Amino acid sequence: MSFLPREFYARDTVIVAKGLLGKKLVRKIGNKKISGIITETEAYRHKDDPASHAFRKKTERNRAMFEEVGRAYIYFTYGMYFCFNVVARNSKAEAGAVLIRAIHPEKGIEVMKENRKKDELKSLTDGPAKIAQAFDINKKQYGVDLTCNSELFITEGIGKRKIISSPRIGISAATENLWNFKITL
DNA sequence: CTTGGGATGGTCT
DNA sequence: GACCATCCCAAGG
Repeated sequence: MSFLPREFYARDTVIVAKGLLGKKLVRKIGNKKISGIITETEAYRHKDDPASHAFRKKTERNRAMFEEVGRAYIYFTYGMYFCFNVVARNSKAEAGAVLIRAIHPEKGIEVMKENRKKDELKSLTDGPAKIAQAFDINKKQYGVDLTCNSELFITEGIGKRKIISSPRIGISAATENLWNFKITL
């Protein structure tokens, strides 16, 4: 298993968002292992992106977006859900992160179903908060390093696919930026 | 299949 | 005090 090096994440957030498609997200909980292939991502940048959490200023909530690349930025939303992002930006930006929106489950599908309290495979990990549920991701993983072997990390996955670009989902600002990216397997 | 509303609370203005 | 980078279920076609 080969980890993605820190430099992978030290590029423009939009490039990294595309680059993460097809990569593998792995979660280890005790002796259980959950993994899947990333199939949909969204880029959120800094001062040039009114839809980004980092657009206004650094706060306690979004501080991970300003800190070391290749780590997890996790936020709580709608009073009940967590969403998982990967911190990524080049040296020109002060903040940036990639939201992981969809994953194709590989290992640990039964554990995911338990975590989600749902049985349907099709809707197991096809949304950001669903991924957090299935992979048991919450505030405890805030800031964890994804470039090395730990409870949560990213490795090489499958080969390149055709990338489809769309407007990002659930935002009202900067909809002209086609920063939602997805692949089909 | 699509649509609409409710759940539920941290964060920022 | 309003706003969410959401999800689920029930009701209607």
